[in-house]
Amino acid sequence: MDVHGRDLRYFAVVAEELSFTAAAKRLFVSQPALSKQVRMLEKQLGAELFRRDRRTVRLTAVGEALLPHARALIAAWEEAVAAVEDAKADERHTLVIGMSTSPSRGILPALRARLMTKFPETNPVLRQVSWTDPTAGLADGASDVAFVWLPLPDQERYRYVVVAREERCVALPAKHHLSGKRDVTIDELRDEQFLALPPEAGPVRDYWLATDTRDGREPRIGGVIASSEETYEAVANGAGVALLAAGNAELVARDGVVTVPVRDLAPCELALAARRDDERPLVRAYLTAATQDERRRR
Amino acid sequence: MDVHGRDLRYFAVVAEELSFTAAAKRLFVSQPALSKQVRMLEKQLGAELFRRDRRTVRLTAVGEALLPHARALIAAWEEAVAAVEDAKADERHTLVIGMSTSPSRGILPALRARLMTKFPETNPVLRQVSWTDPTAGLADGASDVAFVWLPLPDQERYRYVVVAREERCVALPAKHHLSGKRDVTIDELRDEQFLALPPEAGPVRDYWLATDTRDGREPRIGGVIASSEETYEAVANGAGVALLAAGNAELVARDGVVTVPVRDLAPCELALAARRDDERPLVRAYLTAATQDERRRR
DNA sequence: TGGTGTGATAGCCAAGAGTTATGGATGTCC
DNA sequence: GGACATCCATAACTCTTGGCTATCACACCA
Repeated sequence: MDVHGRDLRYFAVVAEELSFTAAAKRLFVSQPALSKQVRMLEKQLGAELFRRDRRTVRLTAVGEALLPHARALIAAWEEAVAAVEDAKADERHTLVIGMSTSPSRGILPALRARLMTKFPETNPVLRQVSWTDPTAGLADGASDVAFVWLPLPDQERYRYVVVAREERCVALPAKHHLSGKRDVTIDELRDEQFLALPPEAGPVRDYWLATDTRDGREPRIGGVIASSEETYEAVANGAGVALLAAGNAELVARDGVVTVPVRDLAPCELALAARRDDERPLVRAYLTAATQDERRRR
Repeated sequence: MDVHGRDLRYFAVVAEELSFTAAAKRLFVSQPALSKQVRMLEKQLGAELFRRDRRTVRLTAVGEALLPHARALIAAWEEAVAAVEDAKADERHTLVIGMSTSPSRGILPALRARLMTKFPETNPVLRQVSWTDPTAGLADGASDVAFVWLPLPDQERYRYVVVAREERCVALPAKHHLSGKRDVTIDELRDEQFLALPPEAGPVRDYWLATDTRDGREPRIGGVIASSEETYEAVANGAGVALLAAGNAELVARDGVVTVPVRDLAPCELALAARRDDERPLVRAYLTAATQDERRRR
């Protein structure tokens, strides 16, 4: 039913040379091997392709019919390989940057510029990843690098550069009794319903619930959020309150929702991460760029 | 460098199903075999074609690039097979009828008619073969059946039907001293130069030199002839005389050449022959037709 | 008539492609 | 939450395939 491309190549060359020995030389195989393969092809097709008179070889009508197709197939396969090579090259020049919410803070253009000076061919692609994946696509290979909130699940599998360190706020309904304050303590929020990341977020979910400050008691969960839009809606509707990074406050602080710093929570860290074993030049360069940019900003 | 068509088929089906187990079922192979083959293909191309997340399979960019080519190749091969099948069918319906000189005698149309009633699809092809091949193309497979003069070299390799039995004549220059006679004896020709078939004609050459009537003495050879035209020219130019079948007399009896029966030579036999091991229906039918036609004519 | 070149054949070996059995991870169902 | 099913990967084995070298039989050529 199928053919090996090789057999077609063999056939085409024998058809060209009209000699098994000459063809075998061109193909860098022994003459018996070539004879055998051609015979196999003939057997498979159920027809003679060549007529071998003692001393001469010529194409049969069936061989004549096959030859153009064989050539076309060989050419088509070469095209296919070329297409694959192109795709591989594209892939090498593409850097997929995952993020759950935009790192903003002017960092993306800065890193892009640094990367492009070093690898002008690069095509950096931004990719928005749902909050359900705290690695923003690193884990399943959907992203090459990603802006993530520490801590990461399986953190030893990644290497990262901290690009921002900011205090955490709480998003509250505007009419909440704490909404007017300059800042609050985590203790004041103890009895609130909290909006949580989905369970698969693992330790990151706990982090944004500040479970480590509650001496073992689980917070009350008012809903699950997987994007800034959902967070805004949930808070505005009174489903609960949510912790978030100061830099992301503006994403949810709109009609009916305000954000207030939580004074006694450790600041949170935004990092640019990559898979630890990913040594591709583009990836290394982007992380380096982040390191350098961070140093500059300080 | 080459691919096995099978691998492309495997790849295409997995790409369609986005599941190795489902694809394996459709392809009637075990799932590990399929996995392995796809991996081989990936290794050969130096790129991942699928991304296997624990539970899901999806195409990579490279796979996406390959897929249309793979499909095209599969289709192209199917077309090639179809072309081969067509050619095979053509071949089955084609009967190549070899002959050195036309058997004439009205036999060709008669046999053709008989053949076509039995196999209406048949395409009988007449093929003129040089006299250098006494089997008129049977030996090297260039003909499927052939009109030949007995005896044949390697006669046991063929089966045949005698279609005509006629006396032998001698072609003489018009001004030859025997040219006026009603008939001659072989003895009267003993001292003539004879025109002979080429050496590779083997026993047939001896036959037309009537060597068996010369008690061991070689005839004098005046030239080699491989067609009726050459015979006419050679006789007309006085290069020698030539024996030929009465039915072929008209082919050479023109300006300056006459033919005279040789009274004491056994009549010669024209036969329709085929390779003994050739059992193809068309070949058998043509021989049968010849048998029947011969019976009718008697 | 011996030398050279062609395709076919034989015998051997490594790689290819298939199998079954099994394992680890992930959903699903009761 | 534990039993079960499902998915892809791996391991170990078998048989086939595709390659090699050596050699043969035959045709051409000097």
